[in-house]
Amino acid sequence: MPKHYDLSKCQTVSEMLSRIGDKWSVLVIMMLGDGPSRFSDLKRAVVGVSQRMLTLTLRALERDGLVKRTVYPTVPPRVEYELTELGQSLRGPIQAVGGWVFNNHDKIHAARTDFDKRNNIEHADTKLARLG
Amino acid sequence: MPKHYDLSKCQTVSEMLSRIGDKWSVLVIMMLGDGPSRFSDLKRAVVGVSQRMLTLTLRALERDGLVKRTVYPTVPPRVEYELTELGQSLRGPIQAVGGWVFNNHDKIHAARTDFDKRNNIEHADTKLARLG
DNA sequence: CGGCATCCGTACAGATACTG
DNA sequence: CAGTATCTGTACGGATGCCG
Repeated sequence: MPKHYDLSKCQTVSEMLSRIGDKWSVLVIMMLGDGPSRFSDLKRAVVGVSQRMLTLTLRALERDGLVKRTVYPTVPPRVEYELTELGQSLRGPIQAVGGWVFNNHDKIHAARTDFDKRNNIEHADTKLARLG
Repeated sequence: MPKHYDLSKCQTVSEMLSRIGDKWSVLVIMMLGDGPSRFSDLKRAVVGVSQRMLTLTLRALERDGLVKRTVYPTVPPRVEYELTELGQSLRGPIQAVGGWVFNNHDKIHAARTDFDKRNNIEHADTKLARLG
């Protein structure tokens, strides 16, 4: 492993994290991890997602080759989404981060609370000083 | 490992991915991985980041307990940033995703090119290029 | 059922100028 | 040197309505 990190690599990683780190991609990938799912089922499963955002998310994942979209020309139309092999292979790394978040959630929450407390106090001081 | 994924867990993971998946956090974490660094050094190292975004990124990382900020009351002022233990522990999972991105970058790129070709749609990249 | 088009408010990101 | 403050454009995300 190199001691020095190639900027372009890091940027690619960062870009991909931004891509799948959006509001819904991870949830969708996890939901699809169990198997193929229809649009409506996904919409129900991913609580809070709007139709538009689910569509955009699925399109982006499909574009990246992580999700396969299959249209059955029936009446009414039936569209199924499933992870590709590439998409499946991403579940591992995501779960690595997921495990980290799960294991350290308390620390993060504590750090945030602590930071906000200190920051609010500072803010109040500044405000008071300015008003005085 | 459970077969069924808890929605709240997934949302937490997704939220954290959004947090660190922004434009600069991963780059900063990687840069700080080698050791403490001053603000100016970071700004130079993370090419393209504005002073404001670097400040905001560092504040967010500090708030999450991933980065420690140390002020040396000298003249001129000297501020050093370094990863906390928590921040260090995140490097592994990030590199898991990073490795995946690195190993599959070609596939992703190919999938995108193929998708764009099939759909003949103007995407952000194309549009930007056209707008010059 | 699945999904595109449109409108609209917000949150984010950059540039610039100023401060201790 | 290491920020903060402010202005401004853009991109995101939600709600709604229409279509095959």
